[in-house]
Amino acid sequence: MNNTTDLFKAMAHPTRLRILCLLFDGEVCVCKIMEVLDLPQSTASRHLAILKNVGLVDGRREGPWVHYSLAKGRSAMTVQLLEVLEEHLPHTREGVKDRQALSDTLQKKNCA
Amino acid sequence: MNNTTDLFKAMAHPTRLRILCLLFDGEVCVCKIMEVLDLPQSTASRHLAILKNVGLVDGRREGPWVHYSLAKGRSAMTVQLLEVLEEHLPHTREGVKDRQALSDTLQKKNCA
DNA sequence: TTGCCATATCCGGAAAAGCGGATTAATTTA
DNA sequence: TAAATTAATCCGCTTTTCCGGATATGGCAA
Repeated sequence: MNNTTDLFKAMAHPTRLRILCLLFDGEVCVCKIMEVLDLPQSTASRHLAILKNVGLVDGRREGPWVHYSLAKGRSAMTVQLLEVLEEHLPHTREGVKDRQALSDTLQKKNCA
Repeated sequence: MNNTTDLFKAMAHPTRLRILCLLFDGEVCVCKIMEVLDLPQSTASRHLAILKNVGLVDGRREGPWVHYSLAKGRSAMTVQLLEVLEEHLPHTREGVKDRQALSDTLQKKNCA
């Protein structure tokens, strides 16, 4: 029951839901997440660490950058919960806006 | 995004997950929930109010007792999340134990 | 009415989560 | 090396959540 609680706790924050929503199409660099969601660096990093600790996301280091993506080895429940989120969040007002902003940012410049 | 956050917050507590797990087979009286989960009365009532506020459960008054059940008019996301929980929680160690304890309690005596 | 039982709400304090600037660590380039 | 860039962690503080005894409310029975 406690694993489940931790998983729900990790998802129970608007910023972290927005981060997950950005990751549905693939990995995203921390610097893009900061920019799109307008977060201080330490705040972005902290939320990503929380998502990582419960096995929701993976971080991949590439030089000085770290790219986050939905975790590969997800538990059955994690998979199902992410499916639910993926079905709903991208259609919300905020989800649409954030994903558009990410798309715009990726066009403009690459962090590499 | 905030509706979703509130929903996940409501679910992000071990006691509240245990309560939901007890309700999968139908309505349960507050007094049974207190007994099975060994909760002080105010604590049980508070957690039930939190679940009710986000539309997860309904309370039905019957004389001095109140019976709680999974809410009738659930949002799409609520339905899906409860399906996920129902698939997993009853199989956890704690889920099995709680549901057995509820079953035992219901045998012994009715709150009516 | 009055008293009783079950439940909801109130209240003060404890615990946990969240915040963002400052510092540290990791990595690349000069 | 040294400097620069990115991200993780630390730290003090604020906000939120949680707790359970005490009190209030609702309903029934005498």
